[in-house]
Amino acid sequence: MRLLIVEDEKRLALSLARGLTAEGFAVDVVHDGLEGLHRAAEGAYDLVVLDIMLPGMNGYRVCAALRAAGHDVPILMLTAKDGEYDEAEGLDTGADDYLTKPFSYVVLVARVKALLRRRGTGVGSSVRTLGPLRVDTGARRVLHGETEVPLTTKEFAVLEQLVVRAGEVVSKAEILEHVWDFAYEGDPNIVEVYVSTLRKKLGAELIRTVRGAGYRLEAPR
Amino acid sequence: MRLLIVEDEKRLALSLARGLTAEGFAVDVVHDGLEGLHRAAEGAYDLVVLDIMLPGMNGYRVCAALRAAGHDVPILMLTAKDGEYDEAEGLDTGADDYLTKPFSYVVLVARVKALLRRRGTGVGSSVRTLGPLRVDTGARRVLHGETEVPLTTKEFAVLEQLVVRAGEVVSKAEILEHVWDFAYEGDPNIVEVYVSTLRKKLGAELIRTVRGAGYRLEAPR
DNA sequence: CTTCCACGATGAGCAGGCGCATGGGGGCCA
DNA sequence: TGGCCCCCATGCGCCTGCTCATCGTGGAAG
Repeated sequence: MRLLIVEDEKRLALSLARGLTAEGFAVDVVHDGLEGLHRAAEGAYDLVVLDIMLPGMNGYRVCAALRAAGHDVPILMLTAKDGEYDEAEGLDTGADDYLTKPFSYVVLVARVKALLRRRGTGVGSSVRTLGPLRVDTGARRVLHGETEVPLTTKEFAVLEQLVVRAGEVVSKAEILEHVWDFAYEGDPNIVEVYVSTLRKKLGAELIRTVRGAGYRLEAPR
Repeated sequence: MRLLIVEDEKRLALSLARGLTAEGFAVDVVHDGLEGLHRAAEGAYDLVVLDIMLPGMNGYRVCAALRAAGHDVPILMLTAKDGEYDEAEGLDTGADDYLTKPFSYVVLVARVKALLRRRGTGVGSSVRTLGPLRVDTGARRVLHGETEVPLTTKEFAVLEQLVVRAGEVVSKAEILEHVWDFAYEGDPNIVEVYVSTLRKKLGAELIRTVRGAGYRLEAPR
């Protein structure tokens, strides 16, 4: 389950991302409205958390532009209380829900889950079966045959990326971008490390290395 | 999936071409605006990456000219940050998206893919069938009949060039430019070497030599 | 028809890089 | 404070990419 957070207050963005990641979501963060629009328009997210006051392009316009372009991704708007912006306006532009700052963290999580549930992309209901593997994205559980395989958060996130694009080659850069922060400037070796542990836990033949290109999760034919 | 990069900074152009090639795109590079216009007008590209500051003819005019001539190829503009040129102007002339220098490489790739996806020319699902051969760009996979043929990155890139222009004669110089770098200064014999290994893996009759001109991938009739 | 030459094909070999495994340190949570 | 997870560093092995040398072959000229 992939979330995009568009929020320029770095501290807030960071804590939201942390919390939601801990909840088992794959979270990307951008700090600029226009950038947010572009990322969301790629269509790879299940939900967008969108602040209104943003540099580059404000949240209303981002939201309106997304809807105009035909994207129906659920949008949860974050509005400041100071009255300059109006909640109704947010809903008019096509947001699905809004939250007034300051809000409690549990409320946010609840709203996010509620929106996802409302969409039928049920939080607990996306189960993919790939050969001997069953991946339950909502419950963050993985079954290999009959036995459950315990995975850490990061391990699961990496696996989720591969599962979502099963059969395609996913580059290490893309995995880094999705699982870690897209602005992550670390050693791509991390990805190799996690792939390694995944193979150890799930069997070596599931994840194929495509040298010079990335990894590919074998889809059963 | 064929891209044209119009960018006069040779170093930047080179690194972009490298990366995008590694992503599985067939990339051409030109360093001059007018030249870029001509190539793009030929209509053989799926997307154009267009710098604004260019010798010969600036990016706005190239873009405008293309649109005026009725071409709707997606255009991704590269703008310098110095403020002399305006982002809005770029979008006004008919560009589909823009990116402000300096940009990270992953962002560029994401935008390129997003644009292509938006156009419906699915990035991950371009499968071409040529007689007994099936080439899947997204999965970086080649099937010869029922069996999968493992190819290295370079082998795949050379094959892709030939596949994209199946039935046509492709010169060695062109293959060099596409698969290697524009300014590659090595032994042209490399191409022969790779054609040789491809023949070994895929069967000798698939790639015909046209003496003095290049190679031609036999298209099924 | 023969001969010669230039272009192309192919195999061997080398160097560098990519991917993998492993161990250790640091931080967060119980 | 202890344990687990995450990240980083290092070393190693194999594969890939490329060069070079040799052999094959097509085509034109005599």
